[in-house]
Amino acid sequence: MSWTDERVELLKKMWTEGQSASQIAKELGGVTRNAVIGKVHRLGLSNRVEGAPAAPAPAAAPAAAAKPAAPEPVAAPAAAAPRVEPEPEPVRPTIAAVPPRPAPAAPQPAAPVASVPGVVRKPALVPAGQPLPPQPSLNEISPETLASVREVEKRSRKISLMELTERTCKWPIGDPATEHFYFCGLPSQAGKPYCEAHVSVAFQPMSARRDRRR
DNA sequence: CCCTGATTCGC
DNA sequence: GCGAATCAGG
Repeated sequence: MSWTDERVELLKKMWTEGQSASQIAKELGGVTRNAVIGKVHRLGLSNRVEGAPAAPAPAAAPAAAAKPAAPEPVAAPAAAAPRVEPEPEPVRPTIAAVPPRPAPAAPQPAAPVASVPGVVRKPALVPAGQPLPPQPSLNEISPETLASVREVEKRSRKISLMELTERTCKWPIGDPATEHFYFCGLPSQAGKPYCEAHVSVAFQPMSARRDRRR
């Protein structure tokens, strides 16, 4: 495969969108992420900062210092603006990044045994009152699967946001507003965002849900 | 171990 | 110009 205009254009587009090199390579096909990164650098667009008028210079500044022979031309560029991070994590177009607030089975350190484990709704005070409207309030999880989930969550890897990958369970555990928040992290089912146990509670046949008046 | 981008250097 | 190998890190 070669870098045709089309491919380069797609590369540029995806790169500026914040897609990772490996994702771009996957999309393009026939190239590795190394190839993508190499190309990105050759194109001189390693800088993903868009909104900022940082360094529009196409090819000049960055490739200047190659030989350490000469003393630094200028001590400091002086233009080193406070590195701004526009978007931490681009959301994958295909799958939902975050599950729709599943049953919070948060083992609060202060509350060893709540009446009913999974259904307990902790007062969770989130800073700004998030409306969280798209909430079909899923309860009525069979005691079996519920028990299974609790068991799994004891053995969860408790990974952080950054540790999430395509093959880790992305089920949130705990309250995001507290220190005791992490993701399940167990190996996810092929193609699914969650591990087996959490898949079972996340994807329910929308039948075993009785409409209770509000 | 999974992943990220950066750099080097033979081709 | 290209990209595998390697580096440095989360």
